[in-house]
Amino acid sequence: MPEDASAPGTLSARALAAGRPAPYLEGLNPAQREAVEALDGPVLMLAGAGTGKTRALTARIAHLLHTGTARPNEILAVTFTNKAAREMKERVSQLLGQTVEGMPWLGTFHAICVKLLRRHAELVGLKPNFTILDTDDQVRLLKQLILAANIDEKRWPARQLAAIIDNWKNRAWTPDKVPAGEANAFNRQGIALYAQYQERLRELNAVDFGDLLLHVLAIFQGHDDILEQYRRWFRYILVDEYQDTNIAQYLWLRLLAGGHRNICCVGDDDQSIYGWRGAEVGNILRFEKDFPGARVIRLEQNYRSTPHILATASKLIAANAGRLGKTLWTDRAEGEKVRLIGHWDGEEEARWIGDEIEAMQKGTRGMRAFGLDEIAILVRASHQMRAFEDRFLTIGLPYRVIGGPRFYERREIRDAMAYFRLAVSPDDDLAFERIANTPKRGIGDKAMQVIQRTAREAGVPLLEGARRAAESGALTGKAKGEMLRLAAAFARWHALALDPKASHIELAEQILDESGYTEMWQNDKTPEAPGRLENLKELVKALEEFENLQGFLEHVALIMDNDTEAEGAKVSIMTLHAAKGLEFPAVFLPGWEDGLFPSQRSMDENGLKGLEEERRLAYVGITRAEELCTISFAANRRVYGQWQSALPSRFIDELPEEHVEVLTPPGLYGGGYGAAATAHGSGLEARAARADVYNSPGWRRLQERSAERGMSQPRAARHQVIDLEAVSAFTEGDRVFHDKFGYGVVCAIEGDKLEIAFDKAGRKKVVASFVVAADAASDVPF
DNA sequence: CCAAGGCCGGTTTTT
DNA sequence: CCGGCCTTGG
Repeated sequence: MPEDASAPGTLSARALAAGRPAPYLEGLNPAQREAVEALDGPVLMLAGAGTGKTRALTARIAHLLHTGTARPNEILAVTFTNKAAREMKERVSQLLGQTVEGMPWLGTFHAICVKLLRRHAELVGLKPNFTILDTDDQVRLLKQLILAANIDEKRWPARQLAAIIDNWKNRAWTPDKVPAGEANAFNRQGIALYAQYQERLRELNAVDFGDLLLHVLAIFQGHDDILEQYRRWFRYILVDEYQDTNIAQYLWLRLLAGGHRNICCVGDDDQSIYGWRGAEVGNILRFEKDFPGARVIRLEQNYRSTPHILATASKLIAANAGRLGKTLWTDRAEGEKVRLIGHWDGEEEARWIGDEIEAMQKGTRGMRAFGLDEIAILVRASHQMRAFEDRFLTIGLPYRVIGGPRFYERREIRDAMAYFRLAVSPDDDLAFERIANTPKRGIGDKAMQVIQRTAREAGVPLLEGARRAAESGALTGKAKGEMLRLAAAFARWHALALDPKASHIELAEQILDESGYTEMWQNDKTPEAPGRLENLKELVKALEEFENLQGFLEHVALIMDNDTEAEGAKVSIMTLHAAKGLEFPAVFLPGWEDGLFPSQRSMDENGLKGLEEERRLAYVGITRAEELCTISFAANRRVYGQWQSALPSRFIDELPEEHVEVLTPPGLYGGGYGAAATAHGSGLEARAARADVYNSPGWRRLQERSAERGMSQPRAARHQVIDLEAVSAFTEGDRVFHDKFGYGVVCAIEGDKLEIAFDKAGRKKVVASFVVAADAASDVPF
């Protein structure tokens, strides 16, 4: 049995069972309480947005423990993200007033599968120390296979093949199980490549993310005794965000819950927005069939949003067919109606939202003042963020983009990690391939082929192959010397990595230094270079939390979190997907145009299903708002350089008029929003479009505001903090660096703003505090 | 082997 | 319009 069996954890179930009061039950509503107390048998907790789902879920765990029904290590609790897992751990500890270190099986599907797979790796032909490939490695591997099979790379781009394979894995299709229907002439090649890929992974003693689940599934399916063991072991199963599970995860859960059926799935079919990556809403819709006699508990009291917001979201989502159905209600005060506004173009939309946010900070339109932290802008696609970033940089409105390229996915971080990996395991060929010529060491295609051949013939890893090829003279010139140097360096680093007395932090710095990697970025003149050096510094700092490099690498393979900086009040900008699970007092939902939202591609590729998922996305967006929700659309938008006009989103038609207030567009660009909308007919969007712009409160307000702005240096006065120090730090001709626009030269100073001619981005006016002197930006990291 | 220019394509994202 | 990737020319 697992070693955890003998490790009881910090909670003593018996002590808890001794009859102390249950603080975690306080303040739960009847439905929540039912969900907490229905411990045995299958339970489906249908938890609408903002209904206290996490609260109920954590209380349920607390209840299992407190009543002594289960010990901490007998509960299997799965989440989708590490963040969710972490939060759940914290909240259970809070509820019970002590740390819950003894919950080894609370984690993401993937983290739990890694644990299981390391125990039984041999059963699927792996060694327990298998490595987990990231997407980058995966693609590189596939590229090699495609090349080796002499297949046209254009017909089979490695990226696309990776996506297809991922998809198959989501559906639990191993190469032999990909159904005939999928195996058209085109895909037959794909299946062959898939099979080769799996073969190659096994040789490399590696798995990709999908494999983590599939291998464990195969073990369960092929070894009744083992499955039986775990069924007995995991006496209670909890699943968060069940609507996001894919087929493989579903099969996995069904196997584990098959015996005792003590499974509690929590989710909301209306918030299923990950269909495109394999999530099956069907899993949640089918729950009662899969588990006959299941108890279905609906959490319908919403604690988050005002009635107007709730009613708007409910009406919208009602247009979807095949829902399980919930009636959300709230006893909150009425509050503001959902606001709707149309704009002439995307830039005006960004400008208006920027102005509105500035006004909201002081309180506007009779509303309370909002802090920047309380405001979020949620977009459909990340490219929409740009307009806002540009605008906010110009007016000096602090913002933060959530969920950009994740820290551990950035190039410099992956490179550095590859160095660390290779130092720890000199046989990590994928890592070697990644860094052999980064920085440039004169290793091109040809030299790499020589290394590959040497290694293959001698049956040694690539790093050792490179050393031999250099020694034997198979490599010449620059490549020869560099490879000898590199191999010697890795021999040194490897010894240090194994030495428990050596500091792994110093080792990391040493590796990045001696390899010339840091230097490579120092010599790089692109605007991103300083940021990359900064990231490397951060990476080294992250090492401090670990005992050694090995531990760190293991952690990072699974955890791709990036909640580093949080200082300062800022407006949040993120995609609707990234916003799931979050809430904000005030939410802006821009870009509600047909084609953009709902996305054309989604509708083309998935028809009605696609449209319904888009609608759920809209539902998720609206329900993020606590007090104020503002939807907007633009008649014209620049797409890939060209101007395109669009109709307001069909979702706008589906909003309930009585809960929506139509604001008047400023219509600065002559004509406001006109022809396009009237074509669409009546309803809200036509009203938003046709409103008499020149005779409306909105127009007057705009006039007032622009008048106010036009006279005297109002811009500066409008900001609470004018960073005079920041301005005075510069004079004309200074070389400066800006986070977004890169390097440039100051050509004028007005108020708190600088006009800068950027090398790449052209002339722009930006607030001085967003700029640093160029030499300060290129500080050496270590 | 590498740097510079042409061409194609271009949602959503976690592990 | 931008960025990645491939081709081309040194």
